[in-house]
Formats: sequence, C-alpha cells, structure tokens
Amino acid sequence: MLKYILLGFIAQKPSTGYELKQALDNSTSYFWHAYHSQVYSTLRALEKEGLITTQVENGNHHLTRRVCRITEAGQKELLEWQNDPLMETARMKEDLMVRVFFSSLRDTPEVEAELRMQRKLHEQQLEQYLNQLVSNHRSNGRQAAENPEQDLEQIYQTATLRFGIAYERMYLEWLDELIYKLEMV
Amino acid sequence: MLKYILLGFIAQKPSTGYELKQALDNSTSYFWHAYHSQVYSTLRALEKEGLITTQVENGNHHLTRRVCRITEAGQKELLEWQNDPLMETARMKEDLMVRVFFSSLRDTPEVEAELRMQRKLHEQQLEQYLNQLVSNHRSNGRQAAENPEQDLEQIYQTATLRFGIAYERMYLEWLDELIYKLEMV
DNA sequence: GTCTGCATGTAAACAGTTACATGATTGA
DNA sequence: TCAATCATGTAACTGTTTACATGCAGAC
Repeated sequence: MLKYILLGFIAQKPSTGYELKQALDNSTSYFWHAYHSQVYSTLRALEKEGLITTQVENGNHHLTRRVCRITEAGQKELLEWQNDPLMETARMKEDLMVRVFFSSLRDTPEVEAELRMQRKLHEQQLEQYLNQLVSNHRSNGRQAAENPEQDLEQIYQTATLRFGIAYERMYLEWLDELIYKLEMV
Repeated sequence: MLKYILLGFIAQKPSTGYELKQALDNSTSYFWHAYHSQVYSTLRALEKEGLITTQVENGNHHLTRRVCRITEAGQKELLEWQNDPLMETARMKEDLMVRVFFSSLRDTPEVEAELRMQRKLHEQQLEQYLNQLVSNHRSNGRQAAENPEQDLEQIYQTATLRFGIAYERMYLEWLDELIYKLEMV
C-alpha cells in the first residue's frame, strides 16, 4: 500500500524521500504510517520497477537531495490501482482492545489507569486533528475553488481528516463509557 | 501481539491451533485477525520459548489434535505483559482512506460506487456484531454473575464488541456523509 | 462422489519495525 | 557548544500474507 501512497504524492509533484516522509506524517498519519527506512526502501523498489526516476540534486551548499519523479509506467500503474475498487474492508488491529479483552484477571484500578492514559493520548490526537482541520480550512478559503479538480481534492482530503476526527471522538466516548462502568463495579 | 492473544486464550483453557483460530475468528476478529498459518507458527515459537507445552492427542477415530497448555513461565510472561501498560495509541491502517485521499483524478461516479460497496460491507459487519452482542447477552443472562471475576470477563468482552459496533456505526455515518457530498458536486 | 468441516502444517514472499550509521546547517 | 532540522541510507529482525500440501469423517 505504501507504494501507492508514495506514487500518489509523487504524481502530485516531484519529491524527495524526506519530503514524502513529512507528507506522510502531516497528512496521512491518521490512516497510514511509515518509518523513513521504509519510505527509502520502497522508493528504491519503485525505481527498480521503473515507476519513478530519481535524480540527485545539489540544493544550497552541498546538501544532496534525491528527487523522485513519476514515469509514464508509474502513472499507468497508479491509474490501474485507482480503477480497481476495494472489495473488502480493512482488518483492524487495535492493541488496547487485546489488552482489555484479557483484563479480567488484572486489578481493576490498574486497568482504569491504563484507560485514562489512553484517554489523554486520544484527546491530544483529536485536538491535533481539529487544529489541522482549521488550518486546512483557512488555506482552502484563501485560494478558493479555482477549478473543480482542486475542489474535489479538498473534499477528499477533508473527508479523510474528518474520519480521523470521528474515530477519535468515538474512541473517547468508548473509553469514557468503559471507565464509568469500571468505577461502578 | 498474536503471541499474547494465544497465551491469553490458552491460559483460559488448553486449546488446539484449530480452536484458537476459531476463537480468533469468533471473538477477536473486530480488533485482531490472523491466518491459521500464523497461528500454528506462533504456537511453535511459544513452545520453543517454553511458554506453552503441546501434546498430540488422539480424539475419536484417528484425528490428531495437538493440545497446547500454558506453562508457569507462560503465565508469568502473560502477567508481565498485562502489567506493562500501553503508552501509545495504535497506528491505524485504513486502505479505503488511502484510496479516498488520492481520488481527485478519478471519475466521481466510480468513487461513489466504491463507497457504496464499502457501505454494504460495513453494514453486514455491523449486523454480525449486533447479532453477536445479542447472543452474548443471552448466554450471559443464563449463567448470571456467579463470581465477580466472571462479571469482569463479561464487561471486558462486551466492551471490545461494543467498540467494534461503535466503529462500524461511525464508519457508516462517515460513508453516508461523503456519498451525500459527492452527489451534490 | 463431492462438498463441508475438522485438523495440521511448511515455504516463500512481502510488509513493517528497530537499530545502526553518517554528516551538514541553523539558531539559541 | 549543543540541540534541532535537513537529508540519506543499510541491516537485521519480526510480523503478516499467500500459496502449497495433506488427509479423514460425515452429510447430501
């Protein structure tokens, strides 16, 4: 999957591995994550497949940046992937659920403490996403609907961010309900 | 993580790989999934680590079942894992979000069709979880609160199932909202 | 006799994480 | 001078998926 994410970003504009890692952290972190090591090795694989070309450029001073550009084959591959609809749902992997599921032998106060810790983390996550939504809104307002394609890009990118927000809100509600129930026991 | 899930189940009662795979499908599928191949290879690793012992038993006829039992070391390991609280949130990986994020160049009707397909799948998922909730409720009612530990087990297992349900509901709402927005464009 | 369920595994490939490794620039 | 940011990569390991592989029992 990372392959298509990188291809998607590079199709929008030529980028370096470092920039792609930043893009991942800033705009896809609420539905996909990767370490820089995986970014670089996937880029290498993409180049080997002929889907991108890379070129070392000397920026200011002697900073070396390797810029990746999409090839025609890469564009074709991206289109094919986009036109091949998903027929399954993603399988979730949620560490905390595993822990909760097997918590009956643990001391309830310790479980509660863990849940409260998670609550704090998810609260922070939510706040961060909300800030991002506001700043996206501002920058979108500025350069308003120049063409319909840009409009769609905004719709889709906002939609995924809204998913992250909805997820965090659901998570917080779930945590609160469980913490409440445990307090009653 | 699968390691601890298997250890958790085996701690509850000795089980075969086949039974564990079934337990995974029936009761943890909404937060963790594994193929039978991974179950068997993880069991092998667990045995090598001395956390479980396995024993081939002949059931009826000559069906061979390899029953896994937790060792003292295994119990210790499980406890240690339980007492070491999670300090991070799980990183989500959601294939559909990746597709939506990069959908601005696709034909909107095709995106809508894909979203409707996903809607159907998530609806089915939700229905299945709701049925499970009802049947859990029934079997819990029957053998009511004999001891507080069993009570807790019910609370925790119902909580994780409720998480699955809340997730699917949130997902459906999100899909509906996006489909609606795309229809307006 | 064919399909489903029970029951067990191996092997290869792919994806993802952690640790190792380096070095320049900028600002406090 | 110390920390942060920019910038790139490799190596080893672990986790996950897909495909291969087998065989019995019972129902239809």
